[in-house]
Amino acid sequence: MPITKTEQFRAKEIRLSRWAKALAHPARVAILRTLAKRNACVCGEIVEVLPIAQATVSQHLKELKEAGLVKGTIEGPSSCYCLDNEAITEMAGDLNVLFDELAGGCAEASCSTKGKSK
Amino acid sequence: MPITKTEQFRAKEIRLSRWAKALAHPARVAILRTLAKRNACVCGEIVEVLPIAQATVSQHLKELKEAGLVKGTIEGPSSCYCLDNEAITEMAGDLNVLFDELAGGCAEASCSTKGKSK
DNA sequence: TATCTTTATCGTAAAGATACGATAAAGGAA
DNA sequence: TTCCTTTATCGTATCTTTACGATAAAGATA
Repeated sequence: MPITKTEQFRAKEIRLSRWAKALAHPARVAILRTLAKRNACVCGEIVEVLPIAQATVSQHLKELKEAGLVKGTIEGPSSCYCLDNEAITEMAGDLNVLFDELAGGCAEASCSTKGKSK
Repeated sequence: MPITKTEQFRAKEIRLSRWAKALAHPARVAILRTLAKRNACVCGEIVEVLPIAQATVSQHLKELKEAGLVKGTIEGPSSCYCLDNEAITEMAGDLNVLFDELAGGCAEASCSTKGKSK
C-alpha cells in the first residue's frame, strides 16, 4: 500500500474490513474459539493449543485487543484474556448487515443479457 | 510468514480466515456492495466508483473470484461480474456459526477471580 | 486492415503481516 | 534478595498485500 488509500473509502466499508481483518488469520480465529470454550484463559494455555511460538501468539492477541474483540487483564505473573461480548455482537451485527445487502445480488441471467453498458 | 504455518491449523479455522481475508479490504467490500446494488456490472463501472486505479480494481476482483464470492464472464470487449449467491450464503453461514460459538464467551468476572492457572 | 475501447496481466515498489529468538519486565516462590 | 515463571516487546528476516504504470489481449468499430 504505497500511500494507503484506505481513508478514501466509506467509513462503513473501512469498519467492515477491519472486523474482517481481525478474523483473517487462522491463529486469531483459533484464539477466539479457545477463549470462548474456556470462558477465559491465560496466554500460556493458548500457546499450548496453537502450533506457533509464544511471541507470535502474543502478537496475535495484541491485534485482537486492538480490534476490540478481546480484553486482557493482568493476573499476578500471568495475564487473563477474555472475549469482549459487546464487540463480538457488534461485529456479528455489522457483518450480517453486509450479508443482507449482498443476498440475492445476482440474477444469474443479468450477465449474458447485457451487451452494452455505460 | 516465514514457513507458512497455516496448514497446521484446523480446517475450520482456515476456512473461516479465508472468508474473512476476502472481506479484509475496504475496496473488496465496496466492490461486493456495488455488485449487489447493480445486480451485475462491468469492471469499468466499479473503477469509476472506487478511488483506486483500474489495475488495482482488477486485482481485487481476481481475489474475490479466487475466494469464490464473485463470478466473471466475458461480454464482448468488456467483462461482466456478478456475485455468487451460493458462496455468499455459505460464507454468511460459516461466519454465523463462529459468532454463535463466540457468543456469551466471557463471564466478565472469570478473569479477576482466577489467581492460579496451569 | 487500422484503430479504439475495455480489461487482464506484467513488472515493480513500498508497506504490512507473520514468525521467531532473545530479552526485558514484573509478580511469585524459595 | 535471588531465582523462577509468565508474558510483552524488540529486532529481524521473509513473505504477502497493495498499488500503479505500462503493456498485452481481444473484441468492436470505422
